[in-house]
Amino acid sequence: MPHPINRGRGRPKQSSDVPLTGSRALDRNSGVPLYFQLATALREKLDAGAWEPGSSFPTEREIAEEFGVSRTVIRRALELLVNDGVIVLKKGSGAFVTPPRRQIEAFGLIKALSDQPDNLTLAVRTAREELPDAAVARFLDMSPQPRPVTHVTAVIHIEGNPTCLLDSYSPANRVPWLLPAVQELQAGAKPPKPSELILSRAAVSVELTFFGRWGGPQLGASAGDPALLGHLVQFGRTKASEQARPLEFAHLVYRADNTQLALSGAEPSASQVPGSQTP
Amino acid sequence: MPHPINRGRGRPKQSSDVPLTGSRALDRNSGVPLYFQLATALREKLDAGAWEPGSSFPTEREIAEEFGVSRTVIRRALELLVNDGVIVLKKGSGAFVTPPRRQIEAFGLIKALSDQPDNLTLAVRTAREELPDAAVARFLDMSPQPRPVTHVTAVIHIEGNPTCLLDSYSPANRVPWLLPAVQELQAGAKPPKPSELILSRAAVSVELTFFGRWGGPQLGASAGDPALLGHLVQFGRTKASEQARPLEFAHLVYRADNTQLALSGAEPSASQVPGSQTP
DNA sequence: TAGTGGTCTAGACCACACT
DNA sequence: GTGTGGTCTAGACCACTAA
Repeated sequence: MPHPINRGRGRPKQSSDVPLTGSRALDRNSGVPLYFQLATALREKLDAGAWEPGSSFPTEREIAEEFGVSRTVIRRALELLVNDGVIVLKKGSGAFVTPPRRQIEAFGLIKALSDQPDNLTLAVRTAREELPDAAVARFLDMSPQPRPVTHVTAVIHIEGNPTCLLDSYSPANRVPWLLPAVQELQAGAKPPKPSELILSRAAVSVELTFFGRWGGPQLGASAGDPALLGHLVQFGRTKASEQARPLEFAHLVYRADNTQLALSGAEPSASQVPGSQTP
Repeated sequence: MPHPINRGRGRPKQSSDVPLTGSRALDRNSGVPLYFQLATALREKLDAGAWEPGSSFPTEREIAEEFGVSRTVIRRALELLVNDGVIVLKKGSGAFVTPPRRQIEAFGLIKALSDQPDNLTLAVRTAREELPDAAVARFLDMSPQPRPVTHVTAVIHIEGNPTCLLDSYSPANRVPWLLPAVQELQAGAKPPKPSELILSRAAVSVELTFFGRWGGPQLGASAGDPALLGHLVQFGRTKASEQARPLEFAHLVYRADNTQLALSGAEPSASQVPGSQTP
């Protein structure tokens, strides 16, 4: 099989489960850090189905006893498993095996308002017109002289779960319907879908960050937790102008532990990309 | 002023200090973890230009002295800065301020061979035909009866830097030129660009993982370091067949600390997005 | 109230990079 | 050598959860 990275998940590995205390001993002289050996060992048992999804995982103190290592080592190992999206830690209760990551498509405010899928809710936090800073203006390909942009911050909920922090900038003259539509949303109404709008490609980039003190709690994470940070430029045109131009620049922040970010304009391909099932 | 933590032991609080750079003191009663306060404080000084790029950053022991915290706290703070891509740690030497993340476009093997940009090198590790497993076959939209795929693993170098681990699967009958071309590469020759090939969109997804013991060193990272894991399906057609079909399914692994992954067909972007820290 | 994960301390030893 | 980051230990107190 391909990379020794990220073995497939949920592989019903064959027999001989060595249930509780029979774990492979860690090798203190191998040069491989104990936390990494431990993460590997736990991952193997987990993939072998040693613990039921949604149910409990061994306690840190239990692992300490079983493997004979300090909690520092254990916490680093668990951190790897958390970042890999296979367990979650709940303060005060314990660790739990997680369902696979949800696959979320990256999109901006305009796309959301244009499609208005049923499972999506926008919790608008701020909406106003302002003058863009240099970077935003450059992304939006705006003329040198300052012209206002519609700046919206919101939390995108999918299936009711807060999923993405959105920070969106759009040239006010190109999408004049945007601010009123968002204000309707804020007021609890459902805005009409914009007519005369043809969206073309969106350019996206992704990188790793960590949540700050504000962002984390918004998505049910903590400050310092890993996050996927996306930048998106949505191109499109109205009937009036024939040229496709940038209509929106958006900042998108997702939890890195439980979301897999999809990035193409189309292509559902009929099947989910299975979480970490890396062929 | 007794601290809530560690009341029993006398911590040598150096009131005469607040050394050198007058850093904001950490607040042990704020409820915000010290490592997070420390990361924020260091990030602020860094953004303010307190340390030159490429040059040295304070030593862990120096930070310990200045802020009066243990190395555990410091290492967690530094880890946040590393994952945010603003510093690198070099074993035995110290910490260094990094240049901005490189923006790398996500692409697969076929695209690489089709474009053959000057700054790109492919170090092929394995190349062979084999039968796909179920997941790969599904992504490639292959017929139920088993037909061979060309399976290539390689390291993509950009500007000479090992940048991406590639694991690529293509239906052999749709891209028959692929295996010979890759074998030419392996032999040190430069294969011709494929003719009769029209690439259309690629579907990509991204998630967070960590490097294994094999993958990390390939890209100059260590086992356990954070990685961006991409799945890509490249669509396209040859002149012969009019329908655009999946030509390749690829696994892409990048270092999460120094790369920003671009995912659309366009958008050079010319500039870094400011303030990668989440609100 | 007992147990959990979250944070923190004050040590220690190592491999590695410098000089 | 000396100093660095990388790892690990054996404690501790906290806030939280659940019985």
